[in-house]
Amino acid sequence: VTATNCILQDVQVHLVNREMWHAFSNLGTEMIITRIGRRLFPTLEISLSGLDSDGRYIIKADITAADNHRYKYIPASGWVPVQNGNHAVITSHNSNVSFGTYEHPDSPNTGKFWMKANSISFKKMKLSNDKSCKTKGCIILNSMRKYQPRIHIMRIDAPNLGSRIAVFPETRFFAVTSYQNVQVTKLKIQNNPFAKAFRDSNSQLT
Amino acid sequence: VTATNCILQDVQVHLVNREMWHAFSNLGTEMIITRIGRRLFPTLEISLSGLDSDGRYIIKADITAADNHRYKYIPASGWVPVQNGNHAVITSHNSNVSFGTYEHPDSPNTGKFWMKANSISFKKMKLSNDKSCKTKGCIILNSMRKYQPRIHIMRIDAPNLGSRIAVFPETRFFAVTSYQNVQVTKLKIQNNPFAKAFRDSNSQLT
DNA sequence: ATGTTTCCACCTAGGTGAAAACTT
DNA sequence: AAGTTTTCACCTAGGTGGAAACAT
Repeated sequence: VTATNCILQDVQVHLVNREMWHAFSNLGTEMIITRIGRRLFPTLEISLSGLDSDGRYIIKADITAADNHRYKYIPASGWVPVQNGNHAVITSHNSNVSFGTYEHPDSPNTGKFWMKANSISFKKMKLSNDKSCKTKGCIILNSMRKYQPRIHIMRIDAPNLGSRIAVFPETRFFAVTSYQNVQVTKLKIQNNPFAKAFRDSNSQLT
Repeated sequence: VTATNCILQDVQVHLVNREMWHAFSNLGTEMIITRIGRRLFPTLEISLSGLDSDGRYIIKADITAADNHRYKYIPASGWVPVQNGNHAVITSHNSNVSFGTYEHPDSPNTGKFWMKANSISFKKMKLSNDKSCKTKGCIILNSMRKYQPRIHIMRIDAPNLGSRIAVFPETRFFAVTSYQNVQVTKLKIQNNPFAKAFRDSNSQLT
């Protein structure tokens, strides 16, 4: 095992639906968390290159704290950290601590399999605020905090072949129990097929 | 590795919905095969015991020929082998040759995981008659032939730990492109939730 | 004649945000 | 006041057998 293998140096991770994420990120992305678990929208969708065709890999997503603040949403100002007197409240939320992991259901699989996919979708991944939530693929978060998803590529066809973590800043989001920014709600309705019922016929996208 | 391990001697495989299969088997079970793939009904549903809690296992289903005949359905007689003059036509269909394998989507997993499940369901497994069918989990069969599903339990946490094959004769079925025996159709409609639209309100089950 | 393919109405299953009720 | 939970109409997504068209 060489140092090169240990970090999977040649592996490239691409965020397929980067433009969609970017549109939400500009507004401050919000994701609903519920007792039974709710999907993310947009979905995490990646593609991979630079894997060893014959190697075996597990692909996972996890979610870390983006910072250690608690936030509130003020319509005129947007998302601002909660202040206690003159300084921001620092909580025990540490970045690099994972709040839960979702293994892609096609894992484990060969490098060839992962690379030939146009899109590796984490659409069944769900978010909850209930610690006792047993829904499959559910990650437990706290409301009114900011989170950062990550993608893990782990080679497993021999011990200690290493892994790689990819972080896309445009996928950061606030966990909420109901939407705060009405612009976010509108963008969800316009783009999520399951929210089609709420689309205003005057402002339909082609 | 002992001889005992090699055949996973203590492993018990139980057909959870045996009664449903039996009801169909009495009539001569038929399964529709289509270009895009069609689920089996009843679904293969098993439970397992006698696994090593800490071992890792792959659970698969596959389908073999039940015999080497071609069949036709005669309403007055039922399913009879096609005759050529006075003797049955013998084809190249050999039992013990698998026509396709469907790996349970939770594979691989621990003995503990598999044993704690009340029902390990192969409901996403599909049957097709189109060799070029790329639908995930699709097994290619020939129409008007008799088939025998099998369950495979393979231990994989070390090389050559062996495997076990379980065969339930009540799960034998005829592959068809449209139902032949109207009694089979009726039993499907009464028991498959997706066929509820065709239930006669006079003969509903409670 | 016999078997196959395509299309369809009618279901199951489950993912949306809205709104009202609830909690603290 | 601020945030959470529940319920709901309205969608997407996809599994049924029937019937008509098609193939050989």
